[in-house]
Amino acid sequence: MSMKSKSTSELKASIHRVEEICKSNKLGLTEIRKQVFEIIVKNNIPIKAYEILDKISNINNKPSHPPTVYRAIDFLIENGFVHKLNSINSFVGCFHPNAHKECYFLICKKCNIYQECCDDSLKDRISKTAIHNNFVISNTTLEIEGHCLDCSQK
Amino acid sequence: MSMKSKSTSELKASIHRVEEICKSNKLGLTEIRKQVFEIIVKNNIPIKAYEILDKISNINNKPSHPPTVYRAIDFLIENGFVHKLNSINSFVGCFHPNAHKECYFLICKKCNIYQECCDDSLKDRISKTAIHNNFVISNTTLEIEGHCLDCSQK
DNA sequence: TAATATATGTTATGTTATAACATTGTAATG
DNA sequence: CATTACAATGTTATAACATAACATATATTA
Ligand SMILES: [Zn+2]
Ligand SMILES: [Zn+2]
Ligand SMILES: [Zn+2]
Ligand SMILES: [Zn+2]
Repeated sequence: MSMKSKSTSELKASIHRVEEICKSNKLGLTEIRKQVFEIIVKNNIPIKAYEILDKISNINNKPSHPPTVYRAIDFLIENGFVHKLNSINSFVGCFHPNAHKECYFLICKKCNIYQECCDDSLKDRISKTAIHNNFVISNTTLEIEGHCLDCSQK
Repeated sequence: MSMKSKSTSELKASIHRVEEICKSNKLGLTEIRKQVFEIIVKNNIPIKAYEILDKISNINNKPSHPPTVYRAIDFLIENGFVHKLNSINSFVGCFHPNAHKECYFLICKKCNIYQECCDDSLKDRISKTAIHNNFVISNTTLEIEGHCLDCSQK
């Protein structure tokens, strides 16, 4: 199972990708937004908003406040750079080549490691379900909780 | 789209079903648990914990407290009678014949109406994804947010 | 009855998220 | 350049969601 933490080069690439996308789309990747993104992607497990808040406060040597963090998160989610895992109120970076919003997640309840997936056939089936119900999708949450190989063997 | 509210007979049937399952499995369906279940299923849109709290307080003519409601909800979820919609912090009753835990939801962001689905091929694909990643599933959250037919036409 | 387990009551607090308004920075317009 | 408009951030306060901890009550069962 490829539930390992990201390499330094993968992190660099993902940060660089976001910078490029923002530049070409004229999105304001401000200092705080960048800091929040880096904190999220450098964490190898899903991170909570108030953990980000603590880290931001430390980095800048002054207390930050919740709205600062939540606004940055909103920006990052809107642009597909970050996903929220609703089942655990946590955030993860999107490591797929061109940031998007339709990822699925396996989340280990024991060690919190996670795996981002992007299964087209799954996406197709969900689309069909929606069409069949005359439903227009704006956002899909597919989170699979359970235990990873390591944790289920212990 | 069958996103209509439940008929009185459907409600009665779902309450009766829960009573029978509890009786045959020796689960303590206490007064409060029953009240909470009825409040949830009689609401035709997903309901929030503190809304349940208000209703319980009114029914019993005395203030209830959050733990009372959350404990009842926990019981109902554990036994597959109720689902939590993580994307909107709300609860819905399970209207499937034999209460279970693997339902999917279409949720209209505008009018809050919802549709409970149970697509086996979707379930299969999710299982395959899990197996492929050596992952043991304990719980799946699949919530599709968007707009229902009525709301997308307006 | 006494012991045990299950469920509920109660108080307090922890956690997650947003409203509202002030301030600052930046870019376009006259 | 000054003015205006807009985007982003700072700040205070509070709303919304959820649980810890411990006391009390109720039901089983030894
Ligand atoms: Zn992604
Ligand atoms: Zn694990
Ligand atoms: Zn169900
Ligand atoms: Zn609707």
